[in-house]
Amino acid sequence: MKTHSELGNPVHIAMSLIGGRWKGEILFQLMDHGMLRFAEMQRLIPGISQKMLTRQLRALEHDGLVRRLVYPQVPPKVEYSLTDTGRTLQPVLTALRDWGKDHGAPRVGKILSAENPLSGETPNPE
Amino acid sequence: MKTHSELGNPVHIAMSLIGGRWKGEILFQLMDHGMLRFAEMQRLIPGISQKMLTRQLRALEHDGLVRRLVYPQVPPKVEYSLTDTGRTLQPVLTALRDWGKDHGAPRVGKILSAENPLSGETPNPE
DNA sequence: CCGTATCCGAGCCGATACTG
DNA sequence: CAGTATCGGCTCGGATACGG
Repeated sequence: MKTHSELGNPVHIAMSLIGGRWKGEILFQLMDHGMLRFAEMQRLIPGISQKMLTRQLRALEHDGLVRRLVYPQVPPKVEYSLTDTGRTLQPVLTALRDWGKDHGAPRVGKILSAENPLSGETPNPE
Repeated sequence: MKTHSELGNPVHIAMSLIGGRWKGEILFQLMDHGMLRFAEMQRLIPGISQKMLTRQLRALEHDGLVRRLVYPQVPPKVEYSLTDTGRTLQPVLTALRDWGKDHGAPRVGKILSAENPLSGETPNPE
C-alpha cells in the first residue's frame, strides 16, 4: 500500500511518460526521420550523452512509445522508430512545442519586463 | 561557454515550465475555478503537501503563469489565479490530459500484453 | 557501434514539525 | 490560514572510463 502517489491524474501520467530533458526532442526526431540509429540520434540531438540517450530510449521503449530493432551484427546496429502509440503523441508534442515557441522562450531565464510587474499586490479587501 | 544545456528547444522549455508532478493539476484547478485560495487548492488536489503546493505555485508565479494576490489581513488570505499567459496553456494541457486518458493510463505501471510482445527483435539484415 | 559502470552534484518530492 | 524549515530518498543529468 502506497501512502500517496495515487497516480490517477492523466496529465501527470502523460508527463511521466514524455517529460524530462530529452524525451520530447527524441520523439520529435523519430517523427521527422521515421527510423534512426543510435549514433544518428546523438548527432541530431546536440548535447545529449550516451547515458541519457540510452536511458531515455529504454524508458520510452518500456512505455511502449518507441520500438527497438537490434541487428545481430558486428559491429552492432540498432534502429529506433515510433510505435503506433508513439505516433499518437504528435499533436501533443506539437502543441507543447508551439506553446514553447510563443510564450515560453521569451520568459525563460529572463523575467518579464512590462507585462506583470507586480507580484504580491495588496488590494483593499472590502 | 556552456558545454551543454543549449536550451533552445521549445518542447523542453514548455516542459520546464509546466512539467513535474503537480503543475498540470494546479493549472487545471485554476482553469476550472478561476480563483482559488491556498487551502482550497490543497483540498482539490489530494496528496499534495504544503511544501510542494507552495513551491510549485511560486515557480508558476515566477514564470508568469499564475498571479498571486495577497490580502494583508489576519488571518492571512491569498488568492491564486491564472495570468493571461497561463490561460494560453489550456489547449496544451487538455491535449496532455486527453492523451493520458486514452493511451497513458492502460500502460502505466502495467506493461503491454499483446500489442508489442517482442523487444529487441532480430531480423534478417540483407 | 552501441552501449554499461561509476562518480558526482542538483533538484524533485514526500513526511513531519514549526511559525506569524 | 498560509506558509517555512528540515530531513531523507530518489531520479535527473553531466563527465568520464570501460566493454562486447
